[in-house]
Amino acid sequence: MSHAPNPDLRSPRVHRSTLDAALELAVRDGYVNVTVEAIAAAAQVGKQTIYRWWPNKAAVLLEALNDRTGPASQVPDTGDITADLTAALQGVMELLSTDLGTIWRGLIGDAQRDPRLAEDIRRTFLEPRMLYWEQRLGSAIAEGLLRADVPPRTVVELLFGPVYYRLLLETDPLDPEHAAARVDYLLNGLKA
Amino acid sequence: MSHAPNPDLRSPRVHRSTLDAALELAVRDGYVNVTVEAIAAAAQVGKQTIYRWWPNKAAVLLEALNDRTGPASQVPDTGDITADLTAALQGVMELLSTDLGTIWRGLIGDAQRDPRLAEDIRRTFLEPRMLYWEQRLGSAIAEGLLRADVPPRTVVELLFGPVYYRLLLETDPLDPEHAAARVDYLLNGLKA
Amino acid sequence: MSHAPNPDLRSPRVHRSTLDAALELAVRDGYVNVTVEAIAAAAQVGKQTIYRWWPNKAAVLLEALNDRTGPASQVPDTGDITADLTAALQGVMELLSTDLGTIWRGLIGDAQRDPRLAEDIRRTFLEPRMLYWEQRLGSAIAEGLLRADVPPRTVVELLFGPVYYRLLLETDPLDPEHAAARVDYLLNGLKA
Amino acid sequence: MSHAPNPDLRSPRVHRSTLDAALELAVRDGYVNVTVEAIAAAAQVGKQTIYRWWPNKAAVLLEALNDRTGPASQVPDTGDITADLTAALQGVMELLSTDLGTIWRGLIGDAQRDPRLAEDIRRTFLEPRMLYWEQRLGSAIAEGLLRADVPPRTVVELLFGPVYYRLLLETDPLDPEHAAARVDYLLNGLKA
DNA sequence: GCTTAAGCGAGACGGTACGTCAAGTCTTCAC
DNA sequence: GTGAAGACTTGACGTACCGTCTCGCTTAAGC
Repeated sequence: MSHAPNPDLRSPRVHRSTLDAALELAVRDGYVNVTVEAIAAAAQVGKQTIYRWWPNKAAVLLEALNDRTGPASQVPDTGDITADLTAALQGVMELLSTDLGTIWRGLIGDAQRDPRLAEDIRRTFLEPRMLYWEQRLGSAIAEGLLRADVPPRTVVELLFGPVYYRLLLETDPLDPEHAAARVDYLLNGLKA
Repeated sequence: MSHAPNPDLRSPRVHRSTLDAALELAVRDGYVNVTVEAIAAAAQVGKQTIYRWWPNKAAVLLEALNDRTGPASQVPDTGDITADLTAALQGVMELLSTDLGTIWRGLIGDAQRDPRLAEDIRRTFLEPRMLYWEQRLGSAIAEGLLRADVPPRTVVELLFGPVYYRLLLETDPLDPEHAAARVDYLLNGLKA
Repeated sequence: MSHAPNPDLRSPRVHRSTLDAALELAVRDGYVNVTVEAIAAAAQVGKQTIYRWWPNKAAVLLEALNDRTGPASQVPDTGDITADLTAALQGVMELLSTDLGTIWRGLIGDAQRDPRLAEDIRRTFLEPRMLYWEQRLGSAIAEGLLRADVPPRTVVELLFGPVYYRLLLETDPLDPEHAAARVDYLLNGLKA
Repeated sequence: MSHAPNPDLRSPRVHRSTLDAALELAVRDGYVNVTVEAIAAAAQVGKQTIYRWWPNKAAVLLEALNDRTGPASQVPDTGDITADLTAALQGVMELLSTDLGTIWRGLIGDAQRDPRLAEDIRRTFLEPRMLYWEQRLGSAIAEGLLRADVPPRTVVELLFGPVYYRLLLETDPLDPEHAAARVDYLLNGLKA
């Protein structure tokens, strides 16, 4: 019965204030304690209005996070794949060390029970970033700088997998200062 | 004021049937759809009885999973670190490809909102396994087989991080058949 | 600050199609399930336009009902008060036995929570009809046909009260065929 | 999915405090402004608990009203049908002139949109009272005191119909002081 | 004929209450 | 005192409809 709303008529004020309020609340109270109702109240927005544009609080926060973080690859291509990889790794670790990292944990946590959210996370966040590095790594392989038999996607996973491991399992704190060493291990191998 | 229950008086029947029912329900209905109420009903056990011995459904399932999976390191020490690492990696990937992997995802998901659960996961599951491999890797370093400047824990993360990345973010399906290649990349480096 | 709209500029098309759509929807879906939104959609009219001319759906339906039913006293004055009373009573019962009776129930139901609606119902519907019969009864009293000590208004209530009792409380279905008997009881008394 | 609760295990405290709180709120804020949530809060009771035992606020208030009003026929049988009818009529009018009358209006109003409520009103309130007077009137007829061709139920409607007419349509305030006159009109007829 | 002020269709908006769900606690009874 | 059964409080959920608002559009009146 509920018609799809017309995006052209969407109120920019509502859009903005919802994203802002959601993020602020999540930072202040923690991802778990945020409710759609609280976002609505804080954003001076009707609850139904939020549900008109987002399926749940996770979707709001994902968009808020993407909105805040900006598009993928903030790291310039200097031509030096090692340096750029290090910069990217360090950047991600630093980002995930902030309040936003905590929210990100919550989102990924919720994604374990909500396939649509998981899909949105991949589509709007992970894939663009993975794709960029796959391409960079592909170029490096083409230039003969890296082993040709290693799938770029695997390298990306070796790079970022451990970061998410620490983020989500909290076995150790994230250590942006060791980003360079990690890249070194990866590129040069572990054998003595 | 709820007294701590006396573990000596704990009914083994209740303990067993609760774990079994929880696992069965989680496999059948999915982690999300399991409720303590359903476990209690399926196990022919009072809801309060479950809450007497576990804080929530996640704790029940964590114990059920540990109970089913058995203790860490099912992989024998053959002396060949490369082969053993490969076997371990492949074993984990295979395990996480089953129904249990789905439950495991749910648990880690919930752990993002429940620090106590996160702690229990680390203590009862992750740390024993990480510790075992840290020791094996330490020995390998001592034997001069691996670079001495690489912390064993980092190696463990490089090994299992990507697995959890795929498990939790579902960017690609787990591929136990490529375990050997992954270990190879890691030990031999990616440089051409 | 919403200006009072200018009735001269009111679109007759809107007026008509709103009343018609409202009545049609109420008959089809039942009074309860009619919403202003649905009326607007069915009448091809903006929701705001309805709210410009009526305070709520009840007001629309009250006017629609009055519009359909026509002015009070469809019963000609034959000079025979008993016969005319019977005809009137029977007419009301028959009217209230139709779909319009159901809508009428809904309106009176809503009037219990909306004093303004109650007032409108009295003013536009009940009072004109009561007034007419009070006058007829007054004449009959003046002619010495009826007891002089009985207030005409009380007679009207004795006549129509039981009808509304059945309509609203549904203890029994309306029985237009017994209208004559009812008038008889009333005029001749119940004593043996 | 939701099991029917077991009435034997129903908490008397909850039952009582819910009815009391509902009535108090309805008197204080008016029937319309009562919400299930407010009743729950005022009664120190979970909202879910109210929904476990009653379908909606109307059902709560109906029971509360019945609980307060007590069983049908507070009027003793003196043997004098005229006097007893007068007493009953006056009693009802007085009752409906109080705050409870306002609540009663709200309930009957809601019953216009909720057939189940209407049925409950008839079953728990109206029918017992109507039945009592039908029997009394039946006896009077048997004794030859009243016309034998008038159905007792019709007499009851002639008696109470006008009361509900005034209650629900508010054409005039209830006038308990004229109860005797009304009975007189009815029993003795209106013809001069 | 051009301006302008209204009514109008459409539909997004803030808000209130709804009825539902699961969580975790408390109570009762049987053993 | 353990355990089964289940009623309880709590809090968030997502929905429905209300009545208001904002946006262009059309339409009639007045210059």
